[in-house]
Amino acid sequence: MNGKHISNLGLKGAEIGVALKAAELRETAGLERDEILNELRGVQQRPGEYVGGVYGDLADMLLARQANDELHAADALREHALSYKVYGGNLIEPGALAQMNTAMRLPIARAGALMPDAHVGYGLPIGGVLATEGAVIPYGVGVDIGCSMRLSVYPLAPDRLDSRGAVALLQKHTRFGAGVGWDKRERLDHEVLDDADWDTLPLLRHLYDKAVTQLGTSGSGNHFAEFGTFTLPAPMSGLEAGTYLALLTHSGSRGFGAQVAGHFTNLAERLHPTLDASAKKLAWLNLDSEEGQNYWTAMNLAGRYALANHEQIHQRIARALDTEVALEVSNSHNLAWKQQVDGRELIVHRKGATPAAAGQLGLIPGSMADPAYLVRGKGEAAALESASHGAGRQLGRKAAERAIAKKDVQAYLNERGVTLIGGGIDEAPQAYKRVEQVIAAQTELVDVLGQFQPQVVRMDSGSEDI
DNA sequence: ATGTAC
Repeated sequence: MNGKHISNLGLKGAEIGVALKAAELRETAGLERDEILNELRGVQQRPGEYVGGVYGDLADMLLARQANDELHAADALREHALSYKVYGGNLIEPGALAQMNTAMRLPIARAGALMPDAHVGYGLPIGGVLATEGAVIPYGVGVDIGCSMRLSVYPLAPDRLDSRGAVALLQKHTRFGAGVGWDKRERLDHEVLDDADWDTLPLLRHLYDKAVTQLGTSGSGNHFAEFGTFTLPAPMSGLEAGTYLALLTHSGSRGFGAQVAGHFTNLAERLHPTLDASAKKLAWLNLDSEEGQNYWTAMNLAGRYALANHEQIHQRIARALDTEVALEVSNSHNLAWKQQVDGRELIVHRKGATPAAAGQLGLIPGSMADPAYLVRGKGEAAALESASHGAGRQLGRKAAERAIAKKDVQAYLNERGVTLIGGGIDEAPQAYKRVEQVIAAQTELVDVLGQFQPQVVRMDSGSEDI
């Protein structure tokens, strides 16, 4: 009996030595080689029956291998990506397509689409829409869970607020910057803080105080609050065609949502240790598991919290302007929804994609100095009833800081009469795709109803000022 | 995007 006999049985690596040791014991006990090889075949076929006996060590190893193989098989990527529709493919970098292809190879993937603002992100690309069955991917939603838009159109002429007044209102009623919250005596209240779901998980209870401090704030990166002129070419919802003063905000779930995302994506990665490296950040949680249910609860709470942030800003500014709101639109664009797709319930992840069911209103911003669009969804099935969430980056943050000159940004702002508070080169209009092209690439997905031109914009100050 | 740590 030697190692060759044993490896011929299909045993591998350390299993061979352990099998050989057991075989020697059986030889000592007087068994022939063929008898021992038969016993070894038995161990291979039914390792569970040999635990604790003379073949116990080998049985343990085989059981471990079996478990690992099963885990691996459940996580194995499809050989070929499921097909999916790409909108505005000429506007999309290859890296984003590669990420979407990987997502469409996941065993839980059922359908997907890529929006024309797509660019590379962690896991699913920004602008990616992915439908899965029975599972949710924390990084299919993204770090900023519930990131969303809100527009208030006031029944006021745009010149009712000059830029000095607009700056003063934004300074008073908004807060920007990573880690930033209100001072103790400035804190706001909202019914979302009374939500029973805060008490369902230790993680949520732990994040509650941070959420209280940051309610009604806007964070950093591409988040903004801006006054501008909203132009409605045809009447809608009781509002006459015309040009109005309006407020547009982009904000998310702040530190609360970011920590929820971090916690659950780590958990998902640990639960899928054998997932291919290319799909590591696409690790998922089964919705019938406790972890999956917990994420679903936390994600939806973060979604409601993000909308509450907008609501606070808009409510306070309307009050300060002493005006009614003639038209109010809002939508989340980083979230997962249960949605009927071809007659079955799937989990549709939109990571930087606007829900665009038939008749559904949404907001697609361009950049700090480019127009934002009020759109109405067409319910396009091939796009899983979605549209882009913005213009999308054409330059990464660092590339933008290298490539774009301050004076060019200033000229761009001046040409459009935009006043900027804060802002960084990494958010310069030149770092973004031309929103007109991005809108033109999704005529199958949405109709454009109105257009907003920013005039006084507040953002976090970037690492390179403008 | 967040505000700290594979």
